[in-house]
Amino acid sequence: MSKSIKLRNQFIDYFRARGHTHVHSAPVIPFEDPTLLFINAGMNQFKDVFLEQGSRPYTRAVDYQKCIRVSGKHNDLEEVGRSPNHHTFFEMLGNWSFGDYYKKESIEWAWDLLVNVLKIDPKRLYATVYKGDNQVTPDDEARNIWLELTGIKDDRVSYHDAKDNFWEMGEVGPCGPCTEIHYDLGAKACQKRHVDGHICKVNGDCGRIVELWNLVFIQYRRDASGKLHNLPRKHVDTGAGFERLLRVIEGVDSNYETSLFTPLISELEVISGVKYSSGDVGIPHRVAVDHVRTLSIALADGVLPSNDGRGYVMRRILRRAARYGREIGLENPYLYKLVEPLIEIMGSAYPELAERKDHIIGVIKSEEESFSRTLGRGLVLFGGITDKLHKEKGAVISGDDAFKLYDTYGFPLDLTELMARERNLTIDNERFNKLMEEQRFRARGEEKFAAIDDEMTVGLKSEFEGYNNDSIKTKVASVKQNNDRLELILEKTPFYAEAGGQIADHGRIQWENGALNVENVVSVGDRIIHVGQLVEGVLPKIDAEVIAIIDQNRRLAIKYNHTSTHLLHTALRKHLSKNTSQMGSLVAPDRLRFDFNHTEKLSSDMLFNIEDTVNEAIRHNYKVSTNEMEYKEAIKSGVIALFGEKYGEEVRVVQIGSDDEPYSRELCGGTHVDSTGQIGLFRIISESAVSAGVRRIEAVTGEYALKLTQNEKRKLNQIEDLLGSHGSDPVEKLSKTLEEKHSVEKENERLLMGWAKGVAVEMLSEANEMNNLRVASRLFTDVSVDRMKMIGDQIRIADSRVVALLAAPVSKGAGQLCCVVGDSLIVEKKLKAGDLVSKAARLAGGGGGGRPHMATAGTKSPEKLSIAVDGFEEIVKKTLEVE
RNA sequence: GGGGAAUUAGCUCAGUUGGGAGAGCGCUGGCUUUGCAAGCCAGAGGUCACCGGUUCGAGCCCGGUAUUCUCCA
Repeated sequence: MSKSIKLRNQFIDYFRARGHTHVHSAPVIPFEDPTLLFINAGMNQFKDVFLEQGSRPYTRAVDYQKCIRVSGKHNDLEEVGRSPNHHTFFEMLGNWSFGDYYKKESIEWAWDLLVNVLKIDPKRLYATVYKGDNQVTPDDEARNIWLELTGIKDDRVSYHDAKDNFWEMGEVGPCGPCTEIHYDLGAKACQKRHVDGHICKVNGDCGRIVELWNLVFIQYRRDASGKLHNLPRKHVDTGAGFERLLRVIEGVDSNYETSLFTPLISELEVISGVKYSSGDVGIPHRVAVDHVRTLSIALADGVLPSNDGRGYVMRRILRRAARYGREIGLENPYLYKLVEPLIEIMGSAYPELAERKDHIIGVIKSEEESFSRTLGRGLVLFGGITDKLHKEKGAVISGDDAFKLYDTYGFPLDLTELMARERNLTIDNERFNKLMEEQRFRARGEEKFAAIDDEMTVGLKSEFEGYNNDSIKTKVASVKQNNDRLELILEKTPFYAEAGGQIADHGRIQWENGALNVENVVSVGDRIIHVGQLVEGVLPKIDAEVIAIIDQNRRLAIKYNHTSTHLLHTALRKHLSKNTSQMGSLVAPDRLRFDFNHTEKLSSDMLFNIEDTVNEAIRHNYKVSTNEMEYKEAIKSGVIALFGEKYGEEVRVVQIGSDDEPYSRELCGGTHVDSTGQIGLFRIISESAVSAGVRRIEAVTGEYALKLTQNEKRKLNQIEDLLGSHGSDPVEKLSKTLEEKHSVEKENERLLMGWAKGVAVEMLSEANEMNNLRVASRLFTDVSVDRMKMIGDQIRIADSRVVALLAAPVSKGAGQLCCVVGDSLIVEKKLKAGDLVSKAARLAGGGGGGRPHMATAGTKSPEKLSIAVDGFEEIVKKTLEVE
C-alpha cells in the first residue's frame, strides 16, 4: 500500500475508533453555496451545521476533503510550481465535533495520533494558543491541556494574536479561538539562514517551522456590529494539510517529492525527456502535476471548461500547464497523458476519478488542442503586427496591439514579450497595464450574490411532505416581506423546492385573512422558503394556520418528466455505454433536458432507438417505488449516484421495475409517477453539443408529446396539400419537384441569356457613333435590375467601344438604372460607369454608383427615367469634354 | 456579471469609402500517366448565423438575438 493511502486510512481509522462517522469528501463544486467558487476548506460541507441551519444524524465526524484554491490571500496561482508547497488542489484531513467533545479530546487525540501512530518526532513539534483580546480571554485552558495531557515542554506552547489563532468564517458568523500544531523542518529549510541575526520562530516568515494541524474551537457568533455571542453548542473543526503531513512523514524536502507526486513527475520526465530538478528547471514539472490533479478532480465532479465562473478557472489552469509544458518542449497535448498515472495514485481514495476516466482524458485533451489553436492564431496575428512594424521601421509593439492580442485572442503576454525579444523589439508595457487596469475597472461595480439573511431563521426546520400530498394544513414558522416579494416558511409543506434539476412547484398558501401565490420555492439548509406575491388580504402571523396547495397539473407534468429522465438515463446507458452518466438535468413541466458525457453527435437512427427504448419502458408500465436507506448500502447495491450532488447519510432511492430485476435505480429526491404507463408518450425534440465531451437531449412527455406529434401531422398535411401528394409519398413528390425546379432554372437561365444577347444586339444596332465610340440607351418597361445587368454584360462583350444606359421602372415608386462601359473606353477615355450612372440618375431625381465597367442607380421617381435616358448622350459628351 | 472579437461553399479562410459572392483543399465527372504521387479540363456545392433598420442598392454601415472564442471579476 502506498504511503499516501496508508496515511488517509490511519487518520480515518484513528477517529472511527473514537466514535466518529467517516463522511465522504464533498464534491469540489459547492452545493447550495453560491458565494463559493470551489470547496476550499474541510469545513465547507459542514458550514450549515456551524450556522445552525442544518443538522446531521451524528455528532462526531472524520473525513478527508478535496479542496481547490486558485486565488485569495494564501494562494497566488503564479506561486504554484515556483514554491515547494503551493498547490491549486490539496486535501484536508479533519475531525469534527458538533456540540460533542471539545478542547480536551481534540488536543489529546491530535497529539496522540501524530506522535504515537504516525511516529512524528515530538521534539520537533510546537503548539500555539490564542492570547486573547478585549472580548475573549487568553486561551489558558488550551495551554493547560497541552501541558498536562501531552507532555509537551512549557516553552513549546506559545500565545499568538488573532491573525494566527482566532478563526473566523467571515466578517460575521461562527468563530472561535484555535490551537495549532507546528513542525520544525530543520535548519536547512530556513530561507533566511544566511541573514545575519535571523532567529527561526513559530509563525515566523522563514519557512522552517510550518503549521501541521489547526484545531478550531467554534463557540461564538460575531454579529454585524462586531460583537461576539455565545453559540448554543460548541463545535470542533480541525484541519491538517494532507500533502504537508505526508511530506513530514516521508521526510522529503518538498511536497512534490512525496509519493503523491513522484510517479507523475517520472512519467512527465519520460514524456518530455527533461529531467526533473527541485530548482527552476523543475517548474514546468511541478506546474503540470499540480494542475492535472486539479483538472481531473474538478472534471470528475462535473466542472467543464468554459468562459466564466468555475469553468473559466479550469481553462486558465489548463492553459497555464500547457504553456509551461512548452518550456520543456511539449508542443502537443501532453497533460491528458498524466491522468492515468494520477488515477493509479488517487483512484482508491476518489473512485469517481476511475469512473470518469475517459471523460477526464477526453476533455483535457480537447482543451489542450483548443489552446494550440488559440496560440496558432495568436502567432499569425503577432506576425501581422511585426510585419507592419518592420515596414514602418518601428521597434516598439504598441500597448494596444499587445493588449488586443491578450484580451481578444487570449495570446499570453509573456509569450508576446518572449517573441518580441527574439526580434529585438520591445513592448509598451505602460500602455498595456493602463488598458488592463481599465478592463478591471469596467468589470467591477456589479452586485455580488445576494447574501441570505440568516438572523431571523436560525434553527428553523421545515418538513417536506409533498411526495404523497398535494395539500397540507400547517402553521407559519416565519414571515418576511421583501418589497413586493413575500417569503414564507411553514412547519411542513407539500411544495417541492428546486433541487436535482427538478424545478419548484407553484401553487397557493391560504390563511384566514390572506393568500400567497407561490411562484418559487427554495431550500436553504433545513428550511424550505416559499416565495411569491401576496394576492389577498394581509400578512399571516407566526403560528397562523394555513392551507398549502400545490398546482396539481403542473406537478403531474413534472412527475412525467422526472420519471422519464430516469428512463432516458437507462436507455442511454443501454445504447451508448455503461459509463454514460448525467452531467446536468432540468425537469420542468413542459420539457426535460438531460446532459450526459458522450463525445460524438448521436445519429438520428440512434435517437429513434433511444426514443423507442424509453417508450417500451413506458408501455411496460413498470411500478415506480421509493425507499430510504443508508448511502453506503445504496451504493453497494449498485444504485446510480450523480456527481455534483450532495447526499446525506440517509438517501432516497427511486426504483423503476421489480426488486429482483429493476429497470432503473437512482438516488433521487424528486417526485415521480406511480407507474411508467402514466407518462403516455416520450418524444425527443433535440440533440446538441453543450461543450467538449458533453451532449444534451431535450424531450417532451405526456400531453406535450402528443401536441408535438399533432403539430407535426398538421404540418405534414399542409405540405401534402401544397404538393398535391395525397395518397403518394410526399418525399418522392418533393424531390421530383425540386429536380424539376432545378432543370427549369437551368433552362430559364439559358433562355434569358439568349434573350439578353438579342436585346444587346438590338441596342447596339440603334447606337449612335460619336467621338470614336458608340452610345446606346433604352427605357424598358418590365425588366429587373439583374436582367439589365445581363443585357449590359452582353453589350460589353459584343463591343468594347460602347457605353450604354438601361433603365426601367421596377415598382410604383421606384426605378432602376444600369450603365456599362466597354473595357477599351475605360482605358482610353477614362470613362467610368459609376460616374455616368450617377449623373444620369440625378436627372431622374435619384443617385447611384458602381464600378468602372458596370454600375447601378435608383430613383423614387420612375416617371423621370425617360429624361435620364434621353439625356444620356449629352452626359457622355460632356464627360468626354472635361477629360 | 462587464468588456473585446468571430460567424461567408463540406473544411480553412479572402472579400478594398456599400455597387457583379470568391480562393485553396475536399467532392463528382472527364483527360493524362505502366502504376503511384500528381497534373490538366469541366462540374456540383451558398438563407454571407438570425431578426430588424439606414440606403436607389447591404456580406460590408447601425441596432438587437443566438452560438463560439477571449480577457476581467
